Amino acid sequence: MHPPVLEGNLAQPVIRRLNAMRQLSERGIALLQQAIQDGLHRARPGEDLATEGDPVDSVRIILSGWLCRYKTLADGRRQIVNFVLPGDSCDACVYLLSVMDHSIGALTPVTYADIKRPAFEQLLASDRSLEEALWCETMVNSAIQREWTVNIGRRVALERVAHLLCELYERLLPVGMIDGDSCLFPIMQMDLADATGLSVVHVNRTLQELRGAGLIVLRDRILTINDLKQLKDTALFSADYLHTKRRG
Amino acid sequence: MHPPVLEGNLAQPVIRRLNAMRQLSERGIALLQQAIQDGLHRARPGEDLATEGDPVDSVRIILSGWLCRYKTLADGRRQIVNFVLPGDSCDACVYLLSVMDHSIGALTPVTYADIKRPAFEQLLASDRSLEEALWCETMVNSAIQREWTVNIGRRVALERVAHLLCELYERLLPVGMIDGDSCLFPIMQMDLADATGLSVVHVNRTLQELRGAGLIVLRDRILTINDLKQLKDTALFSADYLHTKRRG
DNA sequence: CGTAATATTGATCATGTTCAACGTCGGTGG
DNA sequence: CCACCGACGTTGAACATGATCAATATTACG
Repeated sequence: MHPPVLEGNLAQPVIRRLNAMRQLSERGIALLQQAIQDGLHRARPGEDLATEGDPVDSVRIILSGWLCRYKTLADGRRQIVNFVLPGDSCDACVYLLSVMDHSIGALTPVTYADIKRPAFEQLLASDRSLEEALWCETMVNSAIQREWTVNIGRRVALERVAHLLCELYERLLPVGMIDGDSCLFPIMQMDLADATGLSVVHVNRTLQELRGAGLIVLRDRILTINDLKQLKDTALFSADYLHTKRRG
Repeated sequence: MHPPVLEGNLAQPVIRRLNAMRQLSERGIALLQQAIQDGLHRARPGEDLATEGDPVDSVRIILSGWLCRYKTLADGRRQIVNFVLPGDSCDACVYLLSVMDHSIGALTPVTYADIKRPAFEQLLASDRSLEEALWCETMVNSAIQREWTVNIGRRVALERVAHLLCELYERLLPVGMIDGDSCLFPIMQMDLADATGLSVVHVNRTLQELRGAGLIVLRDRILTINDLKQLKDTALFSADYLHTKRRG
């Protein structure tokens, strides 16, 4: 009886995340858990799960750890275009675009399920709620991507970093990774820089400004948000784009 | 016999665009043309087809004209997150996210087909090639959105503007809107500014730099690209993210 | 022709970059 | 145990890209 229970726990973030999109059927949950159990993998920090140019032949669902989607320019400049958190999936576009247009790198140790294309298609075909939830997640990712464009294009550094922290907080909340007003925050200032389009030095100074204003504490890989409301105000943050509310 | 012929012409960009994703069946094309004919609308420059916060209950397919997706911050700062060109569709996510997280505004006079949700679902259900092509288009939009994040986050002004011009050129090409090395370019410097995260003044100077280098001519709403290769080099542009090649 | 919108120019300013050094922490091997 | 090493974080100073402000063309259009 132990493997099912263990894997059930592992799949928790995924189920919580998808359930926030669409009420999953019992059957859908069972199928999903089975698929996850059949495809368990691990990755180490710095390892790429996929690289720009790779053919796409499987879907990954993240069970634990943080990753990022990123692109690199010819001269080495890197831009992180999104973070991938537990419960998120990658490459749901598996049977639509045949080649990766970006890379996916692990920022921490990662546990994920790798579901090959045929198994994934079968999964989608066998439960409507699952199919809708997964598509829905893909659409929310697009919405996040749009907001990142706004964030980098029109917010100044302080707003920009604050906004990213707000987003991560709101995304970690529904998958049960926020403890009170704190969460593990396992990424480096370099990653924040590449995610916000700033330099590391300036991210460092911006974080100090947020600390100085009493909005956050960030130490030893733990982020504490002291004043969420004021942080959101600083960031001009509205959570609407995360589409967390289930459709009417 | 005239309406079918007329509408057939109108639907050309859409068919060409979708055909570039998936080979459409005769039946799919016929159904699509019918749906377009049943939902013809027009919009004037400056008019919003949809506004952030609106409920989503129909899909729009653009037949002619340029639009943009944009978001506005509380204090009025605007960021264009994507351009919508003839053949593109909007809100394919219609039955997934219930509320618009961004606005869609017409930059020029626009002709579009408005397909209500039930008709759209029926359309998708009745032809597999059409369904795949439309989803595929949605995924390409996500890829474009990622590239925009990179563009604004990591390219300097000259590269950034050049990149946008390259993208628009490559996107207009398959829908037959490029004539030699020229195309209609009906948008204002203000729009370029809001799309690149720059100020209007700086966009103006950047365009002059591109003109001075002999890369482009932009006058009277007509863009001519004199040296596409060099423009792409300047922009660090690679068309891979547009996924123009059909899957293997 | 007159008016509003758009484009262009110059000058000043500011946000954020770059460079270079130093500090801190955790691990590792002598 | 401690010295060393590498990764990450922090600091200061000089610099640069691009923003802002304000004025002046130019164009579109009624």
